[in-house]
Amino acid sequence: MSSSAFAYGTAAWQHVEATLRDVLARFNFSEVRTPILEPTELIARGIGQLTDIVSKEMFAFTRGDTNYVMRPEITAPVMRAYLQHHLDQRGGVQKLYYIGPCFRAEEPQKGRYRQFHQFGVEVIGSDDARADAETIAVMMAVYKAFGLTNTTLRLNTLGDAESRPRYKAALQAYFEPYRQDLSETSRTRLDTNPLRILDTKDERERTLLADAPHLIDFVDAESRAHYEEVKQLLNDLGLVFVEDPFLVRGLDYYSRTAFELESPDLGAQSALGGGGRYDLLSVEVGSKKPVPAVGFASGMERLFLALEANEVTLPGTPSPDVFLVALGDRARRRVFRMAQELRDAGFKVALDLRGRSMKAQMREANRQNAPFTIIVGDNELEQAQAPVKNMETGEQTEVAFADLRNYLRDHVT
RNA sequence: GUGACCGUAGCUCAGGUGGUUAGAGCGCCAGGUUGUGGCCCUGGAGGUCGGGGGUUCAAGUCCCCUCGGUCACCCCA
Repeated sequence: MSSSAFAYGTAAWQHVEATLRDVLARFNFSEVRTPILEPTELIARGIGQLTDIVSKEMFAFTRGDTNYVMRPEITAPVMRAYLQHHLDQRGGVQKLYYIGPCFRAEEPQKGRYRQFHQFGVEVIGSDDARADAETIAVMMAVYKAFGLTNTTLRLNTLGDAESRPRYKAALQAYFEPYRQDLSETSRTRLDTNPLRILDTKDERERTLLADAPHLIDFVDAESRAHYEEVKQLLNDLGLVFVEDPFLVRGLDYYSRTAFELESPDLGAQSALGGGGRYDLLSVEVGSKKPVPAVGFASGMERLFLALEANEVTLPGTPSPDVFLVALGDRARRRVFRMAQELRDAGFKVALDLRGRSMKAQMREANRQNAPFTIIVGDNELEQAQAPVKNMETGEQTEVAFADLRNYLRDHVT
C-alpha cells in the first residue's frame, strides 16, 4: 500500500504543518492528540448508523468483547476526549485543533485515500454565532496563508433537531410523484435519508431539484436568526461566501451552520474541507447535558493537491552545511571523527558512507547542494589543515583542522 | 461494491497484424581530468516484461485467472 504522505516528501509535509500550526496559534487554538483506535460505538453513535462512513467505510475489528475502529474522522474522538477528561472544568470555551491520520475503507482515487490526514478545529462550549464565524475564519486563514484564494465557500443552515424531520417529510412529499424517475440509490434514499438526494450529480435529478423545497423554509426561527448573524459576521470580516440551500453534510451530528470549502483543482473530490455546528453530538456520545460546539475538518492530501495545482513551491530535501570528502582509508577514519566534531559544534554535516571515489563524493556534495566541501587526504593529515571549497564560486581556502568550526561559523549562512 | 484504463530497467515511457541478442531519455557507476562537483564526450552496470496457467514451432505481444495501480461512480477530507 502506498502512502500519500510519502509522495509529497517529509520536508514539504513538515513545512505545511508548521504553517498550519502558526495560523492556528494566531487564532489561539491548542493541539489535541487523540487515539487512532476508538470504540466502534462512539463513532457509530456520533456520526450516525445510516451514514456511509459507518455503514460501509470503517476499518473495524473485535478483540475480546470490545469493538474497535480506526478513526474515520476526529470530531467525535475530540468530543469524547473533552467529556472523558472533563475539559469543561477548565472553564471557558475550549478551542482545540488536530492534525493526524484517519482511515476509511473506500476505493481510493484522486483526493481520496484509505489512510489520509485531516486537520481541523473544534470550538467547544459556545453556541454564539461568533464561534461559527471564527471557525470559518480560521479555516479561510489557513488557505490564505498558503496563497490559495481560488476557492468557493458554501454556506447553509440545517436548523435544529426538529427542522430536519420537517424538511425530510417535505422532501419526501415533493419527490414521491417522481419516484419512477429517480435512480435506484436515490429511491432507497427517498425512504431512508432523502437529504442525501440533494447532492446528487445525476443530471435528471438535478433538474428536479430546481423546484424542490429549500431547507431554510423549514428551519426554526432561532436557527434562522443564528444563521443571519453568522452571515453578518462573515461579511464584517470580508469573507466571501455563497449560500447553498442544498448543502447538507454527510455526518448526522451537524445542526444549524453547515459549510464547505471547494477548490476547482482537486478533481472529483472537490472539497478541501467542511464543517459546521454539532450541538447534538455531545449528548449522542454520552454527555448528560448538551455541549454546544462547532468545527471544521480538512484534508491534508487535498491541500497538497491544491498547492501542486497552484504551483506553490514547497521545500525539498534539506541541504547540509558542509560535505566532507575523504581520500584513502586513513583520511576516511579522520573525516568520520571530524564529522562528529563539526556536528557537535552545530553544523549539518554530510559525508560518503560507501567508500566511493573522490569524483563520486564531489558529485554527491553537488547533488546535495552542500555550499562547502572539505577535502581531506594524506597531505592534509600531515599538515593538519584542509582546503575548504566554496561550491558556488569554486574558491578554496586552506584552513587548519583546529579552525574549521570557526571558519564555517563565519561562512555558513 | 461497480466501471474504464494501466502494470516493460531505479524513474518516465517506446516496443503495428506473435518471430530470434527487449530499447530510449533521465538517473546510477567508471573513464576522459594519476586528489576536485555542475556542462560536454566515451564506455559500463542494471530487466523473473506484475504473478500463474493456456494457445503456438515461437508470447512483452493472443486467451483465461489472479494481484497491484490510476481515474470515475458512490461518498466525503
